[in-house]
Amino acid sequence: MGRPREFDIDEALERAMQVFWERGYEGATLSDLTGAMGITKPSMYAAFGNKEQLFRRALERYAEGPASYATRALEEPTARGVAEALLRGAVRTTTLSEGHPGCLTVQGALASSDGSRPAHDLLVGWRNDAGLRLEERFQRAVDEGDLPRDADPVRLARYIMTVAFGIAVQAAGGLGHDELQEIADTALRSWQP
Amino acid sequence: MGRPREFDIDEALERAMQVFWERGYEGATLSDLTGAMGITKPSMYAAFGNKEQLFRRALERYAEGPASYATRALEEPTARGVAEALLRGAVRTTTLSEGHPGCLTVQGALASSDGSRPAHDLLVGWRNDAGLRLEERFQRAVDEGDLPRDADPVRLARYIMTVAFGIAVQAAGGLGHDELQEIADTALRSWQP
DNA sequence: GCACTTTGGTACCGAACGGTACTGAAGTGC
DNA sequence: GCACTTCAGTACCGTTCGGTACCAAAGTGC
Repeated sequence: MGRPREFDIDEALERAMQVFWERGYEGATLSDLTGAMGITKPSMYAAFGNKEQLFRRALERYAEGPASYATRALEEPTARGVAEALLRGAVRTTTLSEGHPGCLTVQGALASSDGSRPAHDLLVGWRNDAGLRLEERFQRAVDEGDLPRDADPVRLARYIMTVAFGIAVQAAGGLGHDELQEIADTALRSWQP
Repeated sequence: MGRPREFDIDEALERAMQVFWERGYEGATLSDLTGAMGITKPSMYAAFGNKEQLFRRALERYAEGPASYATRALEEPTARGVAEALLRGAVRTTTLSEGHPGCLTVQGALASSDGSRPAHDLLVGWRNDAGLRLEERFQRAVDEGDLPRDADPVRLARYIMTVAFGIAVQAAGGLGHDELQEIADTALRSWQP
């Protein structure tokens, strides 16, 4: 009923995600966003609500797309395999494009000013959730005997997440895929829970 | 020669640093800055030039103050001691205040939009310099026989810096001092160059 | 005391911010 | 074809952004 929209909402969301990825929540202006999405501001507001909700949707898309490695990694049969897959995925995703190196969930809103607090809190929650899922996976590895009984899943998960976040910062600083993978390998070399 | 200024320029710079630390370069507005500094905008411009130069000065103060641990750590007698001191300093500084957890050089301008590109590049350069100094320190350790001949100083330095950056992200996400120190200990446990 | 320099405060600048009323066209179901 | 709904675009809203012209007051060196 009524006139159908002329733009593809998924494609528009993909473009918005790229802009947020590169410029962060506050750094991405509505002009940047709508320009990249190929639509006007009223169309954006009609389709997504406002900038904050657009960011929320873009983060969902990010989680299901570029950051889906984080979920897939949990399915590896061993804890060591999980850690390897996670860091390998972080390296790949943070160096996917020259236009937006780094990780959206890290550089989207790391500092928190008044306007970016909702985005900041959203990203903090997302990163914490990812850490919690990794903790549970490592706990399962302990229960299954894959990790030694005295291994500390929380500690291990926090360590791996920290390295992944550090890789995102290094990527934002210009390090390339191979250099980052070397870092990941170094971090895993010390894998003796 | 003229009327002396009524405010302490060091104290004003300290306040500005705190604001940049908490809110990042773009997130810190001139109102935020001058409000915290206790001066008016024209006074700020007369004393510092503009926002970007104020940020540059605030970063210098940060390097000589809260981040001075990075330089002091290099003076430790062994490479392992250097790594320990560096990560311990990162943990301490990123949890100094509840108002601005994290590291100014990481969250000051991680994503890069048009307006924040100068600040972004400045911080990238600063982080790279810190990494280079660590590389040189580790190379010296190899030369001195403190590290094994086949150790890779560049790789080790990048790894330690990556963990430090990851700690900064975790601190921004709310992790406390003890949890971060546990992460640092885990990262160092794998220290077998 | 006096000429001079520099201060701090008010009031303002154009531009860009996030967000919206309104309009005319385009398509839908009946 | 016709009433209705939803679209896209223009033009605009008030606010805030970084930055500045202007000026009276305050202090300095002589």
